[in-house]
Amino acid sequence: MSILAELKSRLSGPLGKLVEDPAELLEMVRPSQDPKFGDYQANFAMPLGKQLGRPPRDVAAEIVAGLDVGDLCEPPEIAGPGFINLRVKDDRLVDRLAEAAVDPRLGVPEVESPRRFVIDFSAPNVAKPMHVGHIRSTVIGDALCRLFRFLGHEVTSDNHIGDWGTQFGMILYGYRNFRDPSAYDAAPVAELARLYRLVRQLMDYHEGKAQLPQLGERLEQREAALADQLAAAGDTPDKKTAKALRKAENDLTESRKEIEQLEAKLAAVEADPVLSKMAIEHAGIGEAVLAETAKLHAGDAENRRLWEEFLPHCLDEINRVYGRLNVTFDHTLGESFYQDRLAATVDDLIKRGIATTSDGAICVFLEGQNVPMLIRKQDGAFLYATTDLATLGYRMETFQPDAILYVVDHRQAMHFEHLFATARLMGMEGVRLEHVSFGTVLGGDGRPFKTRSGDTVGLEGLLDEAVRRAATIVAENDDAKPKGAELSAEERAAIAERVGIAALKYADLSQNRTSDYVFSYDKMLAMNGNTATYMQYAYARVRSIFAKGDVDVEALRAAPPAIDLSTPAERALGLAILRFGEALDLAALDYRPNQLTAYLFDLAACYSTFFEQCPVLKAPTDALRQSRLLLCDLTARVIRKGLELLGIEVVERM
RNA sequence: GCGCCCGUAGCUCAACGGAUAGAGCAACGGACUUCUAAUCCGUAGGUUGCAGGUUCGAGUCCUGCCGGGCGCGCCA
Repeated sequence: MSILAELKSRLSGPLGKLVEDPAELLEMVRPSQDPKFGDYQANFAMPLGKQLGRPPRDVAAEIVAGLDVGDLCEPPEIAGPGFINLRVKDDRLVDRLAEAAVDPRLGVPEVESPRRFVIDFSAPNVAKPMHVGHIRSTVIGDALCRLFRFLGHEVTSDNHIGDWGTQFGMILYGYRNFRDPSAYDAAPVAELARLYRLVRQLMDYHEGKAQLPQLGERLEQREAALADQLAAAGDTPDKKTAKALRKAENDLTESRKEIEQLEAKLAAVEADPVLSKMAIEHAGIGEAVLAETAKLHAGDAENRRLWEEFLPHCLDEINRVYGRLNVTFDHTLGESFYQDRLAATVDDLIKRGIATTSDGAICVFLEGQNVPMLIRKQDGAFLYATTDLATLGYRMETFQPDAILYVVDHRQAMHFEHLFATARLMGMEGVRLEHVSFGTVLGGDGRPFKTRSGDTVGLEGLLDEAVRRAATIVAENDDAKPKGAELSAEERAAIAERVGIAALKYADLSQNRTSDYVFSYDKMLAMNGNTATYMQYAYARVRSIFAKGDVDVEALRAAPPAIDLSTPAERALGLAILRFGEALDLAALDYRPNQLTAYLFDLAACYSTFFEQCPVLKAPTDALRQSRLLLCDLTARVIRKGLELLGIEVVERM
């Protein structure tokens, strides 16, 4: 039991004499914001006083009088309007640290009633390279899997990949028309990626060409609209008019930018003799790609064979990236897996009167929703809502989960509202369905992050850049060591890979997941402040102490020495170590890894202060040296475990 | 037009209805013959978009307004 849980349990006695159900009030026991208010504070006397019609301080006094915490805390203090401030006795901190030292779980208990989770995350389209938009789902989803598993829950992770869509029509078309056989034999993944990009480029060219007149027209309309509005507004427009004017101006700028980018793209193709020849020869590429896709879906033997040939290569490609990110899945059941369940899913919904026909499409109309959820198009094709429903059904049958978490972009919020509402209509009551949404990665202009030419940013390039920057810093730091450089070129490279990828992941995880964030290399790859590097550095410094002092860590852990918390830095560090479990609970509560990063940053900061103020190897007495060594080791273990739960690795030296 | 999300220090962001709203970066001033200075200690920086309301207590909940983002039937 954590200290917090124990305090709640002790407080529930006296609280139970005043109210029937103290559970809600006990939620108001929490860590103090300021050390001068003790380690923990109980805030329930104020609402309780109101409820009982008594002065809150009297209520607090009555609770404190009936409270048996003499063995655990210093005498509780009542402050302000009725806060009860609790300071844990150093003796008890010492006991608990000794317990944590011999516990592989570092004193964090497993949950009493484990739940079964399915976590759906990452879900790239596998026929094309992963891009910046996949980072958040992948990194947050993986962290949640690790966190819930560690807490004792049963977790099934499932990567719902896009392996059945138009992208495969594109590769099929590319393979048929542009394949370089020797390149394909030598490196199929790279060749397929090239084919995808080529077909994409040609399709974009023709689509753009067709779109240009419309865009031009819209630009003219917008110019005219703005001119009209300006004329009508006069010299002193009211607020509403001014707002409309701003919007018109923005629309116009957007139109201009759009056309400019498109023209540049078209010009790039036309300037390239090979590409422009291809573009002319494959004028009908858009329809042809759709036809290839349709043939695949209709069961065409040759397209099916090629799809089966391509898919493993596509999986190799994404798995290579997952390998670098240190992310794994229990299942990778993509769209294709559910194809033969779609028709039955729709039929079932019709039969049960949940879905109806409207304008030739099959729809589920939902209470309080302006638009229905479409599950079959007029032309008979299924939609992603259909696949998601079929997937949900399969997961319920196969995994019987208590909860399914969808770690998906917030822009799909309405889709999930529809999906979950339909699931309830279908009678799926026992499962908790959660859209764990996250904000968009934006560029410096506040728009979704794109390269200067308007393309999405590749994920691998991002990883490479992170590692490149880390390598520079690793080298600089090693060169600057007091006794000269210590690391070989190979060690430096391995450290840079871990440090760089850690920085990238941590930048994402430390952000409140619900807000958009502005991407910047400098920020994402920063190596100081609240970053993975700071934690990795703290860890490496601990390890360095053990190496320098030639300390037998196993022996230290097996027979933990008495810990001395007499200086503020030592006490603060000890308390921080014991709060690991609280941080994990808080992170799990709202699926927010940033609660864990915030904790780890606080822990590492406590350690850095301790490191400055408390000599370990040269401690004044051997007893103190042993005590401090154990604090160091516990810190390192919590940092390593905490980072591990975020999917981030430590390094022994850096 | 309708719906959802957001607005906190110069910048990027934290803050599970609780006390004097916290960090990092940037700025300024200190600390390396001493276990890794990727560090530490300190200074400065705020009408939490605005106006009401609920509450013993509001950045947090409610209403309105201002500003921004996203979404809105046959893409995923």
